[in-house]
Amino acid sequence: MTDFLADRDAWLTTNCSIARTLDVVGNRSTLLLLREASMGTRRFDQFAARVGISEPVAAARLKQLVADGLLERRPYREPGQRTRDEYVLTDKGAQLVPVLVALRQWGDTWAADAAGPSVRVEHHDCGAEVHAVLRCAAGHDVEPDGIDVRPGPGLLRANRD
Amino acid sequence: MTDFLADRDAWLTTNCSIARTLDVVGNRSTLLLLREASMGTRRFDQFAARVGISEPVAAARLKQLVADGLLERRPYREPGQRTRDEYVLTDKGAQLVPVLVALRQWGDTWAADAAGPSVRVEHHDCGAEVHAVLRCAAGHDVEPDGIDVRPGPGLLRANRD
DNA sequence: TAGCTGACTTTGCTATCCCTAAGTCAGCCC
DNA sequence: GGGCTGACTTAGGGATAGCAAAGTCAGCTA
Repeated sequence: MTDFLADRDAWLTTNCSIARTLDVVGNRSTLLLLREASMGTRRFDQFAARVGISEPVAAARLKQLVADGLLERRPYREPGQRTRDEYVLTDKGAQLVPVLVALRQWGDTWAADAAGPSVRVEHHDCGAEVHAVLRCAAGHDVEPDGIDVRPGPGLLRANRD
Repeated sequence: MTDFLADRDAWLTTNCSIARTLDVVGNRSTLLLLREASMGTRRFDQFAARVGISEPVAAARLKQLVADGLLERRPYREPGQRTRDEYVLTDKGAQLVPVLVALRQWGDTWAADAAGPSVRVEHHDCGAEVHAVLRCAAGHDVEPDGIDVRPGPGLLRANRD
């Protein structure tokens, strides 16, 4: 099993965590809605306007995000307005923030305007810029090419005759 | 400008780094192809088989990934075979690895089989498990709810009359 | 030089995503 | 209790992403 990468064809793709995550957030509008939610957007029309999608799409995606447990509907009341629901990130949804930060970081480096990126992400406590980095459980910083992929407990193998 | 999040509607979405990254890798098959590339897959038919996509789709996406500079075609020759091209991650492509790790991590937590995730990502140097974490330039660990979003140098504002 | 093989391309179809435009509906204000 | 407003839904249609099946093509091997 040492050189198990060569054996890669024997794996089944049915238990790939990346693919399963993409089943939930694998389209553009869903990730952009989560971007908005992580930046404090809460109301339906603001989601649609800020993401730049139509209302039918916003309604469908928000409904799915609530069904998947990434957003939560919570009643609220503005003064002089009637009761409404707002959409707030759950803990499950907030755990996707590293994905958003990593995506933003790549775009800042490779796709920003000459003037630079449009937003800057800061640490709330100290104001320093925030990055997504790879780190191992022993505390070392890890470079993108410094990772090895090994079989995990849920690895399924195809039957080979 | 202190409470600029309330002013969010004045932003234009045209210079959002997340959206621009999604313009490049915003569909399922592209990210799964990058997953494969980061795990060492190099040949056309292996990409198609391991990602579970048809050959026409694999051809189109790989071509686009090369055009976008995330993959590079490199001639190689196996003994007794003719010369072919293989697809290898460029530095630009490798910088998306944190995105893949963050996606995998979320799937491991929220969408894995009861038996656990199918693969484990280890630090090449020490074997400890690798995670995507948020860290600020001052060296602090940052929680998903510990970030503030501020205007950056490339922020475009809509004209307001 | 004939055949094999890996790497695609072509064709034709389906499904999903997203759009605009026009409804619907609930409940606070007056 | 009639109107307004925010939050959707419905209807109809275009673009993109995906599939399977079959065809092309280059260049080693024999």
